[in-house]
Amino acid sequence: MGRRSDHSRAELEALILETGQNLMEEVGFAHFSAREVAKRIGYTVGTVMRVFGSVDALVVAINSRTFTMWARWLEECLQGAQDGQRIRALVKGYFDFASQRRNLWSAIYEHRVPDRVGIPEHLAEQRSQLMNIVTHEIASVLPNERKDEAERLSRSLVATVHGHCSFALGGSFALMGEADPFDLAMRRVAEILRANGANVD
Amino acid sequence: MGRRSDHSRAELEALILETGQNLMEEVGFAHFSAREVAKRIGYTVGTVMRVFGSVDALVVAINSRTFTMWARWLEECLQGAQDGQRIRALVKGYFDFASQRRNLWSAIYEHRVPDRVGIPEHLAEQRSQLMNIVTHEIASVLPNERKDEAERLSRSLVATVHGHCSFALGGSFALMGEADPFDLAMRRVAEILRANGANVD
DNA sequence: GCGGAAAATTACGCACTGTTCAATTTAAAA
DNA sequence: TTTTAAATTGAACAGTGCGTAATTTTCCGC
Repeated sequence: MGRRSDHSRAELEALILETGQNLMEEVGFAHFSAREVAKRIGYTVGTVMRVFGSVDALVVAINSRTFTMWARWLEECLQGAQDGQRIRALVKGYFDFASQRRNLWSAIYEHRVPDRVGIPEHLAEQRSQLMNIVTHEIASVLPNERKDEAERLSRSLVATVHGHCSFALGGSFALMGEADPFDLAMRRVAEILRANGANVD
Repeated sequence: MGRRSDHSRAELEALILETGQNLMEEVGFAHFSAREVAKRIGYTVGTVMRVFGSVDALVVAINSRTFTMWARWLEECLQGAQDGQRIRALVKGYFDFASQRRNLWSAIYEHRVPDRVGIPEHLAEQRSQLMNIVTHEIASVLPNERKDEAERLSRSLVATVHGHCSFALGGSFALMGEADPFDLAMRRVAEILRANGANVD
């Protein structure tokens, strides 16, 4: 069992977060539990509650961590992408992350944050990393006179890709007989970008 | 308590479905339960289980019913729409339905259908009504030589609107500082349609 | 009126949940 | 070494849920 000297407060926090994220990926949001996290790190439920205050707060923290993970993933996708294919790499990265970390990805959207919990500033910032990466790429393909629209357009593009990804993983597309959701998403992104004056091939 | 002669099998099925849908709207997917449905119709759990087999099957049926409701809603939106504003009415209808029947709408996407349950043919058909309405409208604004693309394009447009709607109701847009999600969705739809040769204003 | 069949109830078994808190253990300060 | 304060435990609380099987009730045809 966990002893006071085994981990500092910060270590414990990190341990719970990492283990919690692993559990989330394994069992999904619906079967996630603080008790199981505690069991896995060799502590008891009380300790988890003391560190994070509530299960909801823990889930918020885990999901924020997932955003960071996702952002890093996208950055790697961008590094391996040749010029003129960077937007494509981003969309592909979005789809691939969601597919390969299915439960982590859905937990972000399945968890309804109670008002009393909220999202602390430092975690909200983690979540914004992803948008920053996208906005940066979008800005770079927009003409100078429209770069100020990059932020709003990026939100919309991410929502577009999200919608396609959501239908793909949720089975809606399959039910409709759609065989290539990624192709669909990519077409839309290209069309939208062109319509907004971007030069994409 | 429910008596054998109070309701025929079909009546009972309809009663459970309607009451279940009301409950779903009230408490949301996470707090939905077959027991509560039974209590509300004056029967007990066993009866609900006998009629639908499992909670998952009941939820599948409720969600299919929601699709039908949604389709009717869109049809009404279309009736009250003037020419040249029909696509807009559709997008608005999508947003409004989701907003006003929030829990019904999310239940569709929150419920992961277990493999052993599946979606029976007659329910899958109910779900396709909505797409048919959209496809019909999209086809009517596409040039003749591209009408065969209407179906696939419609899927993609619905996914696009869904993504925006999902971000709007889930709070993602609010976190990003987005004030007008519908405007965003509408712009994208118009851009995509134009890019595909549709004549829209 | 009676018997059989279907319907509905009842009462379980079982496996969980988050949250709280008194009691205990532990580490560190005095 | 003793005191002190924090960390940790573990049990209690107050629920929740699904699914099922034995039992009772109801209804219909005879």
